[in-house]
Order: sequence, then structure tokens, then C-alpha cells
Amino acid sequence: MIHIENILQKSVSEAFKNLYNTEIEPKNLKFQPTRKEFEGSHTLTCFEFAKKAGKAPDAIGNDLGNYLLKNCLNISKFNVVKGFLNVSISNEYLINFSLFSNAKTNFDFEKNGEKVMVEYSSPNTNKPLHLGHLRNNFLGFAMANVFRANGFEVIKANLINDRGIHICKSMLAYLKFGNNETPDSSGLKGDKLVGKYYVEFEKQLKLEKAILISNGNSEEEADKKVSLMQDAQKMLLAWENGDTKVLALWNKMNNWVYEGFNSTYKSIGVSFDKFYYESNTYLLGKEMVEEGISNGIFYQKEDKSVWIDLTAEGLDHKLVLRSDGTSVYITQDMGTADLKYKEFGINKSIYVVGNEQDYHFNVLFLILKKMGKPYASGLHHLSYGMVDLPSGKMKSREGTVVDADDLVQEMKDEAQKQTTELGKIDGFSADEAEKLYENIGLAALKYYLIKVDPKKRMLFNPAESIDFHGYTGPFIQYTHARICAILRKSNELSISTNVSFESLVLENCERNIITQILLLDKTIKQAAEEYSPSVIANYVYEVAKTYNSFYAELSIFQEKDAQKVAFRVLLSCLTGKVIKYCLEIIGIESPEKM
RNA sequence: GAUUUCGUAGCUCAACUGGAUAGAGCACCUGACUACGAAUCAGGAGGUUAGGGGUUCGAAUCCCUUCGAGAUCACCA
Repeated sequence: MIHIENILQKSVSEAFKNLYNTEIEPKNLKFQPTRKEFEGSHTLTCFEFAKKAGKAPDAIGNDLGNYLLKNCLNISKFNVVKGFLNVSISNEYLINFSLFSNAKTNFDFEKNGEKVMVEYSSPNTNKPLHLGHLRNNFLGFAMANVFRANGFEVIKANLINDRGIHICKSMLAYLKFGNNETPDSSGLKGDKLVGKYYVEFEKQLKLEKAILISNGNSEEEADKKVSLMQDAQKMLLAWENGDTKVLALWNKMNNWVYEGFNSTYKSIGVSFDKFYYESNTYLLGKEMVEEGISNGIFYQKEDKSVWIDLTAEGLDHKLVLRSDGTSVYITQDMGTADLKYKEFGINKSIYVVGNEQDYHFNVLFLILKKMGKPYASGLHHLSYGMVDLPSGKMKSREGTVVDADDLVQEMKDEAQKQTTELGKIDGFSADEAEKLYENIGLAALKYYLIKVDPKKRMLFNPAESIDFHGYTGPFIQYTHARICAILRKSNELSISTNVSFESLVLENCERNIITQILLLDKTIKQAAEEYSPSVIANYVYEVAKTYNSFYAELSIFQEKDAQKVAFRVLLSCLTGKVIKYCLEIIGIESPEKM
């Protein structure tokens, strides 16, 4: 079945040719949804054609409308208001679309032959995951699904920052103050335990520095003299030199962290196909520096440090290799980008990383482009805004960080509380109920974080996030559960849907749902083009709302006309599939009862 | 200081990328369960899109400017 939008574009293009002898490519005819105060579902603005056609916008609208009415069977009505052409789709088309829809409602369809890697999460191993990571994880996971829905083969990657001064700090504090405690002995999750020693390090460091200052040292002198910091640096050196004791401790503590992370990943429902570890990648990229020097893209200073001049692009000179020959962050990222391409032959590579690193990625991508790397044009930084709290920024130093595990648990508890109050899940086993609370709590949390445009900074309001009414994940889940109840009842009543719909006339609220569902494909494409799962979150909310409106206005089983009953059951079924599919893309489950 | 992102109802967010009278949710007010699930629906109130100027048939969106907020600007990662 050809999509109505393509039909409209093609017909209008023909109209321009026949009426005004003007060539306009179908794809350049952009229809928009009609505002609900006007009749119709698809709108074309006619102002831009006034010059080409040599007529006033209103006249063009009328010409086009009449042409469509005559030549396009799928249009039943039109009206023109101040240069806007609003058209109504015929009953036949909408009914056929609903019955035989090729709207995609699962991931099982043709691949486009392209491969994309989505790197997300990418935590440091010195502290547990927090609210900011949750936005990252939900976005990354959803983005991967968006690409899948667009026919890409997707590799979800996690580049773990497992080495460096940060983990040495935790290790050192653990050695000094840890008394050999373990996750088992302390009853703490592994990542929490290691995080505890990172905090301890910072605390002791502050203490030592304060003493130094009170003994007459200046701030700067104190910074230099602090023994803890010096010890941490020594430890990093020992690590780099392969000191077995240090490596053993490093392995032990990092493994604790991974256990903790895995448990969190599992509970929030995200997963990865490939893990990279910086301890394996941090030396990469040096050959590329050589390559860059030899073909004149990089230059070397007298002190042997290597740089690239990006002033022509409005940026600065950027160091790519230190004077002592060691790598910096960007060297490693160059190497890793290369590695990813060589390992997977990816066409696109997405980095889900906060917008504080915008400059870094600008520089990175520019360097790779200047080096003429074949994958350079497929690189994209999915830059997302920070998550603020009502009290302001999250700051680990001030203890205002919202822990991911705690938050998930709170959402689950809240789901349990509200579900129990409503008393709608009689007959659920304890396990089923538990699963449901998780589903609903996570839905609320995920939806809350995903519905906002990723690029934008957002506010996390705890009170609002646990609201299950209105513009929320549970609202959409509820609509789905309602639909499931309808389908169950339809089965019980043995409603036959195998009837003829020839004389069926659709009600407005039915047309509204179908019109919404017509937008599914476009929405999924848009989400990929804009790197924004929020597009789907907003869309599926509209679908649910439109359905609820229909649900309240019309009865299904009280209806006397058998074809209406059958059609409404089928339409409910289709809507349910669309909702489930969209929620699945953004990582939210669709319970059948709640 | 330089670069950059942003500023929309009391609050949190939309606005199909330059289109119609700027829309939703929360909160507030009114109504609807002896209906197929009220985690719902219908309605009301709430706006000089931070301020000013410009571009044009038409601006929240593009340009200039003022004010305000964030981020980045290390031989850190």
C-alpha cells in the first residue's frame, strides 16, 4: 500500500505540471498535519508557489484542491484558508490502511545494509552510576533501537575508562584505610565500595592540604606537597610499568566495579554488544600521529611535542602528542575510532557523550577528516545536556548526586504503592506483581528522561518524575493495557472481524487515530535523522492521547452496527501494536494488565 | 576575556525546521464512573516566545544588539 503522503506529493506535483506547466519535485512538497481547529488531516502551504504559478496562494489552493478531488481517489474533501490547503483523506483509504496497514510495528523487516555503532554509557570505574549516566544510558539504548528500526545493523558499545589517576586514588585510599574489606564483607555493591574509597581519598587529601596550609604553606605550595597526591601519581606510574601488585589490586577492584555496573545495567534494561577498555586502547593512535606528521597534517615543535593547526577552521592549535612522546586523550580517541572501523567496518559511529565535550569532538572529527579517514563523515557526537536538580547542579563534592540504583528502587516502590492503591491487579502472582512494579517505575523514569530533546539541558524534578498521570510513561502503558482489555473482551465475546466494511463511515475520533498512525514511519525516520528518541516519545504520547479520546467518546461493545464494532476492535489492535512498538524502541515495556 | 549553547503559561516541556489564533502535562477551577479499565475523558483560566531593532507575504525559529544562565578554552580525562 502506497503511503498517503507519497500519493499526495505525486498528485500535487502532477497538478502543478498540468495546471501551471511548472515542475516541482514530489519530495519538495511538504505536507504538514492540519491544525485541529480546521477540517482535514494534511495541509500544504501555498505561499511559496505564488511566484512560480503566477497566482495568489488562495487561488493555487483552490486549483490544487479541485485537481486532487478530480484526479486523486484518496481525497474526499478540501478547504482553503488564507493560503493553506487542507485536504481530507477518503474513508476507503483510511479503512484499508487500518485493515491492511504496512505500518511497521516490529523490528523484523528489510535491512538497509548499513552498520552503525552506538557508543554510550562509558563510565569511569571510580564511582557508581548516577542520574546523569541514566540519561546517557537511556538515550544510547533508545538511539540504538531507533537505528535498528530504520534498518541499520547496530553495535552497542561501551568504552570503559578503567585506568588513570582516578582509579589509583580509589586504590590508594583502599590500601590505606580499607582493612581488606570486600563487597561481601561490607555488604556493599562493588561499585559503591570502590566509590566509597574515592570519596575517602578526596576527604583525606583535603585534610592533609588544610594541615599544610595551617602550617604556613600557600595554597599552591600545599598542592605540590600533598603526599597523597604524589603517592597516587607514583601508583599510576607503577601501573604503567606493569607492577604486579598494583595490577592485582587494580584487577580486583575493577572487577568489583564491573559486577556492580552489570547489576545496574540489568536493572535498567540496557545492554552492550562490545566492551572496550581504556587500559587496552590508551596507547592507540600513536601510529596515526606518525602518519599525520609524514603527510604534513601535524607538525612537531622543537621540544618534540606534536600539534595540529586548526585555526583555519576557527579552532585552535591542538596537541596530539606530548613532548615526552606520550599520548593525550585525543590521541587515544583517534586510535579507537580507527579500531572501531577496522573491527566492524561501520558506516556510522555515534558517540553518546555530554555536551561538555562538544569542543573535544569537534576537534576529533576535524582531525580525522583532515587525515582523510574514510569513516570521518560517518562520525557523530550525540551531545546531550546535563541533568539539573531543583537545587541546582549535581555536584559529587556537595553530595547532591542522585544515585542510579537508589532512584530505580524509589520509582519501583512508588509504582508498587500506586498500583496497590488502585487495586487492579488481583490475580497476579507475587513475581508478576514485582515485575509489573519494575516495569511501571522504569517506564516513568525512562520516559521522563527521554521525552526531552537530548540536546537540551533538563531539570529532574523528583516529585514530577514519580507522577504517573498525564504526559508520562505509565499513562502510555495504561492506554496499552486498556487496549489489551478490549482485545480480551472481544475474544470472550467472539466478535467476528471478518466482515465487509464497504458501507462504513468513520467517526472523527476514529479518523484522528488513523491519521496519527499514518505518521509512524515518518516519525521513526525523523528520530534517526535528528538523533532524537524524544521524537518517538512525543509521538507515542499523541497516539495514546488520541486513542483515549476515542475510547471515551465511542463505545465499542455497546455499538449496534456489527461492522463498526469489528472495525473498532481492529483499530484498537493496530493502535496497541503501534504503542508497544514505539515504547519498545525507547526501552519501555508494555504490560497487558496494570 | 575568547568560543559556544540556551532563554517559550506559575512549573516542566512541545511547536513537523520560516507558516494559520504559539500547543501539551503538572498545579488551579468546572463537569463525567450502576459504561469496554477514572493511572481516563470533556471544558475553563493562564503568553508582548527575556528586552529592543532588522530581513519578508509571514519570525519563537534567520541577522544585529542589550540583559541573563550554562558549557568549553591544560603537555587532565
